[in-house]
Amino acid sequence: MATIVDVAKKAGVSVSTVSYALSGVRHISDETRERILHVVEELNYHPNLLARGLINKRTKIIALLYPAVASDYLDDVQLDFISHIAKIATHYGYGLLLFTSPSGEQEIMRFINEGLIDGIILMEVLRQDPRVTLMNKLGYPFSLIGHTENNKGISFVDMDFYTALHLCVEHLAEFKHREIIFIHSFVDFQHSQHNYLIESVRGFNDAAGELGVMGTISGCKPTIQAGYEIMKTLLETQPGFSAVIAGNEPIYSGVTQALIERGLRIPKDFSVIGLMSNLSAEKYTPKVTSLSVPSSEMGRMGAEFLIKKLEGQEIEPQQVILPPQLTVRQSTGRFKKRI
Amino acid sequence: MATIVDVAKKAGVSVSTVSYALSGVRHISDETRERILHVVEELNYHPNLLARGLINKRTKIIALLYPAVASDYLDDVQLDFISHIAKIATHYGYGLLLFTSPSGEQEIMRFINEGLIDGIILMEVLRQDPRVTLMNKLGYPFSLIGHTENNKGISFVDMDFYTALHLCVEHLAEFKHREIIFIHSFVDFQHSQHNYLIESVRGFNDAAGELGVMGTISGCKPTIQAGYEIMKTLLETQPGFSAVIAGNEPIYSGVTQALIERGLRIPKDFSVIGLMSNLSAEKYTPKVTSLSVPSSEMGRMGAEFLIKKLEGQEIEPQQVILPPQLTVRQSTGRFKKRI
DNA sequence: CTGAAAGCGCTAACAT
DNA sequence: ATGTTAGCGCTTTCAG
Repeated sequence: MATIVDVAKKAGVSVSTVSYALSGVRHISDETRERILHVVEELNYHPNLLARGLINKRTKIIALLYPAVASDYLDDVQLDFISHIAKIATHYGYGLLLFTSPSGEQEIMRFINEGLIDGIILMEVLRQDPRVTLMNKLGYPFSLIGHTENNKGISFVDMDFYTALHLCVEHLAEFKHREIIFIHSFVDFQHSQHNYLIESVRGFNDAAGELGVMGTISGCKPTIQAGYEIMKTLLETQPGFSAVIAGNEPIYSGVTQALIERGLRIPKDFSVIGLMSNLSAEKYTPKVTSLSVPSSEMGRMGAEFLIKKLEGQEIEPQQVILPPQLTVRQSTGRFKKRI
Repeated sequence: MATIVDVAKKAGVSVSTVSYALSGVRHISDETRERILHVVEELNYHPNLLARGLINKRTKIIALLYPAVASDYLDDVQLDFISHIAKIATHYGYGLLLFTSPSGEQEIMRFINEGLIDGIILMEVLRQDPRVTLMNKLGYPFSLIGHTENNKGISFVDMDFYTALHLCVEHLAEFKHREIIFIHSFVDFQHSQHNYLIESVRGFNDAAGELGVMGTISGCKPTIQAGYEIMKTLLETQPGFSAVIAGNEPIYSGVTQALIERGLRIPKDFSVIGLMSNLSAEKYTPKVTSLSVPSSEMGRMGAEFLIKKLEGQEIEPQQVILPPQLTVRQSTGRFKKRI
């Protein structure tokens, strides 16, 4: 591993000259610069990022703290965020450090103080998130995918979940469904502080109220099995409903399985909207009418907001709430009375 | 950001004492250690990883170079690798740096020389992989998910794809299918150097030969659309076949869509085996008879092999080829002549 | 236009 | 049992 000293010696100049030749901060005569560059090539020299970081206090590494989900795996949407963030980071010359985060404030403190990370992207943000409070207090650069209750000075991207669920209900109401169930992916809604859940529920309830639809809210673990079981129960206990909004992909899958088991066809007998990625939605037969989080957009923006902040390009916080998009495919149709 | 000097001052000791108290390399009297630890807590001190790394030449960061796939997104299996690797890394106190790799040798050289990364995990390994050759030459720590032609001294995990495809054909042959098509996820099989593809094809062909089954090999891009189109064409041009092995999830999805469009039912009229994760397989209706790469196992091992090497716990290279597992679900059944 | 040297925060060898 | 200090590889003042 060649060092700057090696290069300097071989090129017959001082280390500072090498440094300047590479950074361009100071003017170096064409001749010596050429010579230096040549040696750099020859020795395959790359500046040591640790040494450099120790001085600049910049490492060109950002971290993504992603949720350690209950179900032990990440769902399609979260994975989509991650791969897009990675892509953007790489594109801007940043490394992306991945951390499963049970990360409370302690962990965050550690990351920051260890000096390795220039900034943090946070997912699964809570309404009142202690991590956000902390980073704000410390003035540490970060951006959010999602948002909190008070977002002053914070850069974030999110989707408008209120409108999202509103749209779903509207769509089903147009098809004359009068009894709709929203199965979200949280077992314990009461205590959930996830902004998007709260907004979703609010949108669902408001829309139901406005459109005179009977809306019921339910929730279960984000697994196929859980979706299947809750749907089975609901079919027995609540005979009147004809449409479901499934909170994520596994739940959608479980729901359809319960329906098929009962001999109920989608979309003939039953309508289902899935909250999942467009890609996932296309995989099913029938293709799923889906409310898809624009995960690539959100991943990209989340990363760019942070990076721009780090590069000093944006002083104003960027705040974007993307409009939801309901893509009508084949899993929803006109209401038909259940036999 | 408190430094070791701050701690030393406040505790009334020298910096080395602080360092030793924290590392435990040298014995420090209980009393002073207590005092130091207390100050550490108080100042929220965390050793600067850059400074430390500059000395040890160890950063506790490993990198995963994952493929920049043709289709712009990662499939379920790859994503599974990544999330499990991240989990294991975190578990062992390592950070995982993610890089989309068009990364040729140049890029690899850079990462290594920048001194930031302790070791590398490589995915999508080719039979003769220049990156592997390079890292071997440099003696740089790495592990593979997949393997090359010559694996002397290399740690890797892989699955036995030869047996995998053999099993698939066996299963279909037991159901009396006499004409089987394997649609893999490569457009240009001839020039592919991916070991697992070559092994898969060999296993498929051998099994077909042994069992007296007519086996055809086809390939397309790993997208739903491509799977759909190729299947549609095949159904027209090759009237005799009754079973398909789909190379990955999107292809499976496309294949089923083409079948349904033709009024062909799975598994009654047609059998399909999918190469996809068990999780994905469970999502479909009917549930997919799948040959699933044990991605969690492989991710875990890939990460552990590297980390153990880094910790000096394993001098011998670890080489594991996991046995494939065919899980029979509902997408395969007895042969029935197509009308 | 170029060199010498201080210092980033830490560890470890060399002191006492 | 603890303190002093060189030095990891680099950037950046300070000096010519």
